[in-house]
Amino acid sequence: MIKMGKLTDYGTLIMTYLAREPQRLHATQEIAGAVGIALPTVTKLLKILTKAGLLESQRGIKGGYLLARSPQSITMADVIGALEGPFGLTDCGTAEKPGSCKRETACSVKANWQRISQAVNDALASVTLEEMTIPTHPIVMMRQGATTDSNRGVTL
Amino acid sequence: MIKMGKLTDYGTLIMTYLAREPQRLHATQEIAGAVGIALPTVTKLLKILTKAGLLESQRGIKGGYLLARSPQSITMADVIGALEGPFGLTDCGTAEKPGSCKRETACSVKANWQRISQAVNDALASVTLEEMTIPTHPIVMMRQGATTDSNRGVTL
DNA sequence: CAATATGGTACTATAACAGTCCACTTTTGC
DNA sequence: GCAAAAGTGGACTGTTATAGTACCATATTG
Repeated sequence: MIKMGKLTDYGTLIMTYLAREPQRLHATQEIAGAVGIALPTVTKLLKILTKAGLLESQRGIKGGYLLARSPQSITMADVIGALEGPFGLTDCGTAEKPGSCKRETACSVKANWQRISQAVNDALASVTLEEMTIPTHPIVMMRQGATTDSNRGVTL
Repeated sequence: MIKMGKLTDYGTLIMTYLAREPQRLHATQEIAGAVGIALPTVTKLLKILTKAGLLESQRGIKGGYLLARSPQSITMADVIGALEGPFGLTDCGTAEKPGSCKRETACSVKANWQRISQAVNDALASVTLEEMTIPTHPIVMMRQGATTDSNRGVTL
């Protein structure tokens, strides 16, 4: 299946937790207890997120982590990008392999894939951490293409 | 990274190739040669796609494969679903694990994830095989949410 | 300087994936 | 009928990615 790794899922939990009190410093132990994930795993994730620039850290005995930016300005694309690398559905989109795309048939497909990947990426980029802290909220996606029904609303 | 398996990528190539001549019967060897993928791999994929109901097969010496439905009625979500199983970004969305969601914090996140997954799924379902055969075509996604800019058009 | 927290790195077991192969069944045509 | 060609089903293996953990270094507080 197309799915994120568990670590990414954990990462979103952590980020969302931190987004509830963006100004306070949170120690790793506190976070681990709050989200219910083993401490070594939380430690690992916090390091990655910090290195990606999404978190800022304070070392020393009173240290901890907090969001580097406001919850409104951090998106799901940021979090996923930090934990899973650049988003791209196909190998073709991320790294060019001249040998694999032999036919012109494949190339039209490739171009469309890149567009689809872009759409997914934009969808993820349109959801902020702040929104993740709110239980539910409506999102509507509309698409106007060359297909039969010109406008199609999808409640998200 | 979040990416599809190679087999899924190959699968879309095959399906797109078949969509160019939906009425004709295509032998495995012909398909393998056309898309430039090794024959055993193509064989495997065709089996899976047939079992999923996306293709119909004709056995015997003049046998082959063709689309079970029209290219307009087969979407990327169908193809990906057949090759990668049901789409779901998180484990939480696909299978309930009561133990992992301990806090109410996690539950709000979970609900939002399901919505995001739904959005991605809908995005994939809105692209048909027929469209994949066309080199490029415009898709516009618009989102009206609780964020700063109310309407945001993303050219896809 | 001692206690506590983050920083960086390396390691291992597990699982998923890609790719291949073989034995079987069905259809066509001689 | 029988042989050739094409799909059907299942199993098997090497490779790769992931999850989870452990260890030691560094920084800060009091």
